[in-house]
Amino acid sequence: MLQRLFRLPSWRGSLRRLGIAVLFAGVGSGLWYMEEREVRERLSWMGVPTWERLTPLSLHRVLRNDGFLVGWSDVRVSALWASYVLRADSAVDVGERPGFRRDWRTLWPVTPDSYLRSGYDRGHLAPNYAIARVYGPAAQRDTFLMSNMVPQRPELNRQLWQRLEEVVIDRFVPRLGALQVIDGPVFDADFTRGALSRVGLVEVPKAFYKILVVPGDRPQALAFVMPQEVRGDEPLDRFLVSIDRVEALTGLDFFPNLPDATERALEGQVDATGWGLEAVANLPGRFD
DNA sequence: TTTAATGT
Repeated sequence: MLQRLFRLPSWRGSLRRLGIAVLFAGVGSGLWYMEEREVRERLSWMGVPTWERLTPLSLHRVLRNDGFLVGWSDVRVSALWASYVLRADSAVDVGERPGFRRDWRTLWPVTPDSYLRSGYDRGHLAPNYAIARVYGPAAQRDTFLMSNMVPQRPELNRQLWQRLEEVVIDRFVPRLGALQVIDGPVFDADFTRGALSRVGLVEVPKAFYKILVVPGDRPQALAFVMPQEVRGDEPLDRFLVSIDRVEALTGLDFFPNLPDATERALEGQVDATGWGLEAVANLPGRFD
């Protein structure tokens, strides 16, 4: 019976077609994987953030945008990180701010009015101005996707955080040539309490981190953690931390492809020499 | 050249 079935021409034809389909799927996904890896390497120095311990909270997806990547968590209903490279050799004229837009890839209904009358700003992770300046208008539009927004208190978003963004693109990038930046939210260590603190569906962070790295054989790094509750006029260097501290607060492992010895030296200490931070730590904001 | 965002 089986042998007769096996000899049927239509059955063998189906097998052949299946084989061809599997071959195409294999080659196609292989090409997709290579393309994806190439894009990630271009947009994220030494690997996108990963996790040391696997828990439900560590599940996240990488959303690819023009000029930056976002690590999206369907548990937090929030981005966990945004990663981008800023270079001094590209300077595009920056146009008007485009509108905020829903990102359908998040699946969760996070819309431009999700933060309405909540007391929180829609704060950019990958910044509008710097991304637009380096990557142009299409990338600028992508920074206004709701998947790139976090609920931020106005005093932080419009003052302290804005001052940091301005120093990064106007001072550090011209001074150092190129910077790898990763930033994102810090959530309540108590998961239940955090899960209850939401704007719409989006979990409200307790603080935000920003990591800056000058790529190269002897990389230099600077890391900040800024809480929601600030006045806005504090000196930037008051918020310096080590990358190890950011990893402890977020559970993320940054720059996983770094050789262990380099990673230990880069991430274990706070070393601001060479950045000229003191000179810009107290520059006034534009909107206070 | 101009970097944030809300609310009306």
